[in-house]
Amino acid sequence: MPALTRKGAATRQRILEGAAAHIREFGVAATTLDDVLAATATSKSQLFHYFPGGREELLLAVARLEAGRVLENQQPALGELTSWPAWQRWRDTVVDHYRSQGRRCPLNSVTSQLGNRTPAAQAVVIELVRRWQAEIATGVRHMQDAGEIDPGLDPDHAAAALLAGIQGGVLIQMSTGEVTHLEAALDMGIAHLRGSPA
Amino acid sequence: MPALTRKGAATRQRILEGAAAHIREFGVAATTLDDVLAATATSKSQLFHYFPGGREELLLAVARLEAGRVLENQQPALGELTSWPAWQRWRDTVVDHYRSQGRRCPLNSVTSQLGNRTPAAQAVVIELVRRWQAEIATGVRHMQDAGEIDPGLDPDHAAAALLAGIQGGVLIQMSTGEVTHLEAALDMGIAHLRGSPA
DNA sequence: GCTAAAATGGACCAGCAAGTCCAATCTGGG
DNA sequence: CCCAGATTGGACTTGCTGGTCCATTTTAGC
Repeated sequence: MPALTRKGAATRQRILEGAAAHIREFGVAATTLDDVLAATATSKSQLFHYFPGGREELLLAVARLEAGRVLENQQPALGELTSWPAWQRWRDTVVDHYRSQGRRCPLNSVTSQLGNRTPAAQAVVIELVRRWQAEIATGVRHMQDAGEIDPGLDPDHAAAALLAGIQGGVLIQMSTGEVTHLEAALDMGIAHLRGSPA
Repeated sequence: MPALTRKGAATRQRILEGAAAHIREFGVAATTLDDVLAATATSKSQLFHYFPGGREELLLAVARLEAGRVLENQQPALGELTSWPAWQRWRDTVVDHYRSQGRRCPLNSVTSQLGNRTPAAQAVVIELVRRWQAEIATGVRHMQDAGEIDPGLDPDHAAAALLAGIQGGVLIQMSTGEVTHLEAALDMGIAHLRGSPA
């Protein structure tokens, strides 16, 4: 990829965000390069100029973009899990976010398409899982320090379980349109943490 | 669809199972009708004869087939959650199954492709979730009757949470290849049930 | 303002995969 | 044995989509 001028960077960004938006609305399979071009008022040569790897590279860039947004959308609640009310706020943040997002999970959509084939796409998911889990685990440790959670409980293990519940809740929501499973998973996870005080 | 002779039914079945097998191994996106034909020694006219709706109808049939297998694979453990050791056996069954299956989840693969567009595909998932959750909830009620779980706990709510954890654990496994999240979710879920005896 | 590099437009290409069609061959009931 | 309907083979069509190419215009440093 050649050096970018200001204009070039803007175009690249426009293509990237346009692609992400289209994928959010119609899904990966129903998003062709021509769709993206039409939606962003760009030409094919531009797309391949900024994403020499073509569709695959663009999709990967979208995956990275969306992965970054996942944790952003939970902040600041996720970063300050230092009291039970704070945990509850986080819980509500997550539920509200996915409820408003409807049955679209752009990240899962993208990764499940190219995800488990391309190592690069795998890495995006793995990194997201790692960071997400780490944030939750930090929250658990805070509560342990505050004597609110049994110090014998493994924070990473608990965070892994909670994260799995969230993922599954969102996955089920994608099919059913209901957030009940997501709520149940979060509520049970937090209840379990609360139920084992020192 | 015309009436089926014995031979016709066999051919239809061969196509269906061949398609399912190919999808299991290579994923939906990498499965073309020609692949299925080659793998099953059939011709295009046969495929469209038995699946007039073409690819979409075939995929839906595969989804139904795979959905049916999901619960089968957990039996008999899932049907007899009447003691803590039995719950543990079920937990191990699930983990072993998905571990051996590697990072392939044919059902999620299929449904995430046509799933949230086609109502029919949605229905398959919804029905599976409903039955799966019902089986778990029945297990919870058994334990409540035995005085092993707080009767104040809502069986359906708990089952929903547990199911979400499983789904998420499998989803994460698909990307990472690790079953740790699945194990964590099951362990935490069961621990929570055990932690609230009457 | 000059020039090299970047940015852009859009025609064109190639291949693939879904779906159609018709002719030929079986099957099974009467 | 006959025949209507089921089954089968496989060539052909068609549309789409990712990707290539080159000519033209714009940008930005000197």
